Amino acid sequence: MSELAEIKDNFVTQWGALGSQWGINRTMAMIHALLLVSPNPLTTDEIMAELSVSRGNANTNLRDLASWGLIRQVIVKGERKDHYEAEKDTWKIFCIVARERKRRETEPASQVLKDCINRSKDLKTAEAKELHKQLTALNDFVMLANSIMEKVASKEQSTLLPKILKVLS
Amino acid sequence: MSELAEIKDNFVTQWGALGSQWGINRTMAMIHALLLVSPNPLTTDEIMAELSVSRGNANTNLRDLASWGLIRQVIVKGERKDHYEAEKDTWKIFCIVARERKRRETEPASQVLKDCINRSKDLKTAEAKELHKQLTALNDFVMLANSIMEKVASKEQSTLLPKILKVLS
DNA sequence: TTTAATTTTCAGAAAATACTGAAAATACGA
DNA sequence: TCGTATTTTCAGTATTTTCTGAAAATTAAA
Repeated sequence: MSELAEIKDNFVTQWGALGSQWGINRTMAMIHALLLVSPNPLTTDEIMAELSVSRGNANTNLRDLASWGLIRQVIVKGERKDHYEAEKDTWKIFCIVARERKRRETEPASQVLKDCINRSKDLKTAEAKELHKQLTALNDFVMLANSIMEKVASKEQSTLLPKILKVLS
Repeated sequence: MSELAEIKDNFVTQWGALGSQWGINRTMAMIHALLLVSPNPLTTDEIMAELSVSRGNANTNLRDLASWGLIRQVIVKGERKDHYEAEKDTWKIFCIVARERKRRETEPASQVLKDCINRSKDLKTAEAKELHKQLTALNDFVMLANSIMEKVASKEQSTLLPKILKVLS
């Protein structure tokens, strides 16, 4: 194996291990890493061979990655099999991940909070009022953080982050 | 069960279910939720009874929550058992979670990237240079996001977020 | 000390999650 | 249309994660 191939392989493997921490499964993280460092689109069979995973596993995770928008199908002339390539623009990757996290993490949390806030708003005891206050504070915060993420992730340009850093110092 | 108790119970249960999405286990999320809405500190036994979990499970997750800084032990005069209470300040909770995520998610990612960047920096082929470029772009971004989070989460005051929101509009 | 209350640990059980492999479905060229 | 290549699905299996319960360790009162 060439030095280059070894480095890539190492990257794919380690990225896969990190995936668990990120709440996405190992195979999904590895496929994403593999396509990120592949100079050309790959077929399901190539991915299966490279990562030693089954067809079912590869197929499922390719569709998931595509549904996130982190990879896309491309047509290769004269070939019948589907080929996949990764979105390589760092800023776009960030926006996709940010939106997905918002959708899967903060929005459901806010939903739960709102529901409890609503149900407690007419209760009169001191303890109920305290609960209402605590949950409202939490939810206001979650929603604020949410709207910041939404705005950041909707920008076309990545020049935004350096500006924010500047505001902070 | 009183209306208030029902609302709390609902909150604890749903928050526990959300925990999975957040990459923390159900019991840990439930204990945190329970202490968040409890007007007074609770003992391990009270938590076990309230959530129907074993002593081992309760103990392990209480220690984990304490090591994050999301809850703390408090002494109740005349009582021998440990009592626990949650940090209720929303901004502090946010800072803790942000730091923990940085530590567990972005820092290891950056480590992997740096390692591969280093190993590829002296290779001369076009493909190797492309790889080096791609990984560097990713890492620069991760580190930038990291330093923003670090700065945000190190502020004492929560008045920062509204300011950021203003900059964005 | 001794004894009893409390906390911690950890082996094994249970539950949740991920993966395989092959059958079914679909797409496409002849 | 038919036959073949390709993709998708999913029941069963393997792996990982979480939880239990009881024994071991610790703490503190008597």
